[in-house]
Amino acid sequence: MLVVLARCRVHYDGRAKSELGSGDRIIMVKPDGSFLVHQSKKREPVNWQPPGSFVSVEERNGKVILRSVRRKPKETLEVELEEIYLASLFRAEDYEELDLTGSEAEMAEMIFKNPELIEPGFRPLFREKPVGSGIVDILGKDNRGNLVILELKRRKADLHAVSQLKRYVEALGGEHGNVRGILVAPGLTSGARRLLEKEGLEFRKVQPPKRGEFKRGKQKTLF
Amino acid sequence: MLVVLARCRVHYDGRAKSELGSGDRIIMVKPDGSFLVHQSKKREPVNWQPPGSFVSVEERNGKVILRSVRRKPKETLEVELEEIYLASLFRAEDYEELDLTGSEAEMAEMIFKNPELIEPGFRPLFREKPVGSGIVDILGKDNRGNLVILELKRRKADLHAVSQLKRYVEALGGEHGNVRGILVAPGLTSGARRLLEKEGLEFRKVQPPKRGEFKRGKQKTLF
DNA sequence: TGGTTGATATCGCAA
DNA sequence: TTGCGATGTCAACCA
Repeated sequence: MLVVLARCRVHYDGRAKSELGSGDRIIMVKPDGSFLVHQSKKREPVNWQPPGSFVSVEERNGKVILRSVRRKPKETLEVELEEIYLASLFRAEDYEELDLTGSEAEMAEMIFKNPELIEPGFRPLFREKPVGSGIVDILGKDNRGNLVILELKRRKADLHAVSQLKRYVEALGGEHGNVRGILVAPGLTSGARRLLEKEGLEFRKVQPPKRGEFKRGKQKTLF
Repeated sequence: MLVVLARCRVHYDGRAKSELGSGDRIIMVKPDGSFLVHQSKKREPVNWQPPGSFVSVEERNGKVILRSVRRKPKETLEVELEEIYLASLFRAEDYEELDLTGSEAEMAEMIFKNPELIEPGFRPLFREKPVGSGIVDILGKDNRGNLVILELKRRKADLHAVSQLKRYVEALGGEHGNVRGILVAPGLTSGARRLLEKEGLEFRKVQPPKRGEFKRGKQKTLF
């Protein structure tokens, strides 16, 4: 990994196009081709290149230029180094991967193990089930035999989430009889609630579970 | 800005929760509170804290710990430094902002200046117009007086984009007469095309314009 | 490779 | 602060 602290200018052209005038930034080049230029604010790099890009060093008019090119889509990033304060090559040894909990995938596992979190008699049948237009999170049946579509969100659900659920319900509703759609999330935005009710869809309040923690309140521990 | 190259462990708890075992990483702490931990792969940090977080340094069991706390949502990130290879404090002077072109906003400007890019007689009336559920990109009328909703995408439009457009059309369709929905984008995914046709919505192929470049083909320069 | 969707998404804007 | 939508979103997963 290469880390450079420098005053520089940055030029990008590809899916979009950008220019960044002279200033002090941190430049990071990773062995997988990832290329990051960070200003002193925000979590996001001001310019970047994703993994798989190819980096090279040139000299133009006495200035060192870091150039990164990506094929498909064709994108070019050029960093014109004006003054280098520090450059460090770092042979990073790292065999560990992030272990994360509290994802939507874990919400789905929890519901398959405890279907009564949705309602008594709910039976989950499919996970990530492709339907006419899109992929349903969980497809199951209720105790009356109606098809039930669950759309899970690990955080407060918004209008997009309701549209998504509605799209799945309409994709299945044409072929089958009555199809229920249930949005499963820790909460709803005001607009999502309005649209959900207008469309005759339902909501179940469920928090994404975190491994190694106890749950409180209505949502009991799994087992 | 602080840059540290170190072998470390990382612990995060907040909206989700994660653990990362010992390995070499690059740690970056920005003056606005942004906190990044990068492994040697991918564009994304493996762990992070967004701007507005508060960083502190502690010592625990003879180990230095970088700790960043965020209020609302309550989130904590701890980096346990096991071996520090390099630590650098960088007083970055930077008064420049990114100048980017080729955005959806510029697509909208282009359409307001050249409405015939959509069709002869199209008249754009509102930009970012709130409707019952959501905000329409461009609301206008065609030469027969029908309401027309444009949903713009700077890249290939997907199912999500069609759902969004459909949501707006249905929000206005209830109150007004015939309402047309047009997806304006450089392309469509296969599924998006299927759904668009099924729903009786329309498509216009338009590329987002880049300032300082000439256009080719059907889409003429604006000048 | 294209399609689809999740994400500790982040970020900007408006009410 | 909440809601809403764009992003050069990125990244994972599947057909």
